[in-house]
Amino acid sequence: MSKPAKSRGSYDPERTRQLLVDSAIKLFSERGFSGTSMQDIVAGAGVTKGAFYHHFESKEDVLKLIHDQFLEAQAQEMERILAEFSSPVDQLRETIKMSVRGVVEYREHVAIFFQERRNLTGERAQQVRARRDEVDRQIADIIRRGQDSGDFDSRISVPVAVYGWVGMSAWVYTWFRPGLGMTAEDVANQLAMLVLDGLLAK
Amino acid sequence: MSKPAKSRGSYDPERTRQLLVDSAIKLFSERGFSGTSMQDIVAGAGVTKGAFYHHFESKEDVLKLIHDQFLEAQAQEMERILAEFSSPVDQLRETIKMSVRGVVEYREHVAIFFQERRNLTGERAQQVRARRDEVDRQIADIIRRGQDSGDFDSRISVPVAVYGWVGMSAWVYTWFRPGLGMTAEDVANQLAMLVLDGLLAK
Amino acid sequence: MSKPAKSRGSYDPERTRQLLVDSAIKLFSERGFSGTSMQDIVAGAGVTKGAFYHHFESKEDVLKLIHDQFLEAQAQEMERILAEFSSPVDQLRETIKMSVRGVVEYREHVAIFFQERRNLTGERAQQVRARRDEVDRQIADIIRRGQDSGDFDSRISVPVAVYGWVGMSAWVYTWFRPGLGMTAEDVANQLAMLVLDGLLAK
Amino acid sequence: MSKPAKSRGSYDPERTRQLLVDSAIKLFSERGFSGTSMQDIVAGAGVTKGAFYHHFESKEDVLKLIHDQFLEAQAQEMERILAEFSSPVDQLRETIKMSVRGVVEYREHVAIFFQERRNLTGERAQQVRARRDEVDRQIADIIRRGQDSGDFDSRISVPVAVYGWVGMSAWVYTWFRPGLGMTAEDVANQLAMLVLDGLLAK
DNA sequence: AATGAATGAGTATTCATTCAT
DNA sequence: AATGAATGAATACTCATTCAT
Repeated sequence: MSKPAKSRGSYDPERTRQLLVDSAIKLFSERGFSGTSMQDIVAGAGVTKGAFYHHFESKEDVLKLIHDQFLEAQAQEMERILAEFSSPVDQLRETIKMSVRGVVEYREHVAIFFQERRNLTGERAQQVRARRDEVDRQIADIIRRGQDSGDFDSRISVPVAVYGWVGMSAWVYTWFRPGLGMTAEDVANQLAMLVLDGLLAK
Repeated sequence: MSKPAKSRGSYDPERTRQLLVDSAIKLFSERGFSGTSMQDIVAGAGVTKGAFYHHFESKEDVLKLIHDQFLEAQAQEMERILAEFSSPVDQLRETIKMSVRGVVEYREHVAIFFQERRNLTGERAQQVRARRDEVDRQIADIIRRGQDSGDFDSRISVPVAVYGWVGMSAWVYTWFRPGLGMTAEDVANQLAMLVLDGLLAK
Repeated sequence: MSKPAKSRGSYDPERTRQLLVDSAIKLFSERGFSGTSMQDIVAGAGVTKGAFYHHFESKEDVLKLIHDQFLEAQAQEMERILAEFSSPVDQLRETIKMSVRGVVEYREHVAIFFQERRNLTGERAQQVRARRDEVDRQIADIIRRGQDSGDFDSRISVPVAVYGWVGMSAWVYTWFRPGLGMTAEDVANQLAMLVLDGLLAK
Repeated sequence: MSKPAKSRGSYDPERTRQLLVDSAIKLFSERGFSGTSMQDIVAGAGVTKGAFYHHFESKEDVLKLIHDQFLEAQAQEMERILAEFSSPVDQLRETIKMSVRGVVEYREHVAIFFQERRNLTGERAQQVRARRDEVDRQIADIIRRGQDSGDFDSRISVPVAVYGWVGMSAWVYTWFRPGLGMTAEDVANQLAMLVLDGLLAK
């Protein structure tokens, strides 16, 4: 609506930009950041190097953009969960669903996020780290409130619970693929059960 | 007797070899495999490129060797646990301790194992994958036996339990450092509690 | 019109390309393919390695190109001779002239062709071999027709005559330089006499 | 006879030396001098680099030795021919036989001689060039005497005749293999006929 | 006589990026 | 907005040779 179907020649900068980002996402997730050359990226988008550098500052610049896309989506989800649910138990259960759903919808972003973060340097690295820490902090808050309310077992220290939960969630991208007999819903429910009720039979 | 404890200087191949492996371990864990150049490795060891290629086939060759060292240590631990403990509950608890202890003793190996595996290609990749799958299979066996004996909750499917546990364990290397107020023992116990008893207060 | 005779300076890709090929021809003929480094080639052309790899796939790629230039010229000459002359005697005489003239005009190409062919591998080698065999086949045809017509002595088998002639012609590049008292014309005539009339006095 | 079967341990220096030369001959003729690494040579001989440098000064040193072996054999043959035959016609015919036979018996030496000469430098190159020129000079003498005696056609200049003959002879190594339907004797006779009687029917 | 470790200079090729057009 | 030519530094790896043993 805001972008009317403007008349144009063969140029469509927005499309070129998107083609480049898509190509980078695909390749970074498959071969890693270092394993992907600029040549690969522009060939995948069907344009030339000059076009890339017209739209982006550097290779790292696109990597940062991909991180931002993922972090933005994650932050919005988190926002929504905290607004929509009030009990710590429900909130934690929802974040697990969010993670598994994230893996399904953003598989490539997630893989890049967990494996290529190290290739961000300087200010870009700091920004990403800050946003990621923010998520950890939000999880920690949920757990803390749960312990305060008596819902969660206080013998488990907050950091261990957070990192245990995060590790479990992050790991999903390494093994879960939709369409192999388990739905994302199933996986999320079982993981929630595991971390909330424990593996021991009652 | 035949091998006198000769120490010094420029003619001690075993030492050269070790210096090179140590340098590679340090650098791979800090900057990643792709981010480390051969020049970096040999400079770190204080020898020349020629010396490196006298002892190893390629950069990837050392990466494989590092993986093997870690996998070997892990396999032995696993062996020991299965021999020493008989109940699934104890066995699972021990594997968690093993993981945390592994992170303490082999931090760099672990980081390399979880982040640089993708740089192994061909037969080397296959071998490592096979040994890693073997560990997953052993965990799965423990859980299955625990469910059969009624110790473990059967509502959680074996793969989800395995991957949940593995993710939690693997993730430890991203955050745990000894000497920051928690001992490895503490961390292991709390993680065991989390996954066995669950986070919910009883 | 669309391609103005722009001449100068640093933005003339066709010129860069030619400078590189010329440099390679000079160096390959002087020091051989293996004895010439990429550094030598680009230094001789006054450009950088990057520029080379922008225009060519590999060192071997240029070697192939040089072979093709020579083979193309040779094929055209052969075509012309077969069209212009009809008697086998005249045709053979003309091919000798062609060879000597070829040595004068393409001395470096010829030297490269006869000494560096082995450095072509795979498909490139096959293509060159095929084109060279084609020339041998054309010579063989001339001789066969000469024997059939009774012009040539049938006691000499076709392959021996062909290889004898080819060897004699190829060898010229190892010793003949214009401007040392003999013209290319002289040399060609005497070689023709040698192979047609024989060395024995009549 | 002069070398009695001396008692020895596992060392047999003369044998080691020969294994190295044989390995070099095989490899130089197959892959060229530059294309053969020291590693290839010593592996082919089943010894180590140290052993090589115990027996030879350098890679080029062995190349020179191979040239000397071939040139020595050629010089002896030439000596024999000049002593045994007196007429220029017979002598020239014999040298053709010698060349073809040389290709059969010394194929690898011949290939190395014609293709790897350029890799000899300095004094070594000079020595080889001198001995090769000597052979050319002997051929030139034969032809000159033949022209003086009226046996050979004087319209063909001596250098052209020499180089024509040499080219024809040298080329044999590129195509002739025994056991493909023609004997060395056949080939020599036909080449002699070609260069002496000429290709034209009488 | 021979080994095997080590050197240091050299190899072809690829890289992310810049810039004239 | 986009092309394609060019840079210059870096890449993993190989070389012939030397030398302590």
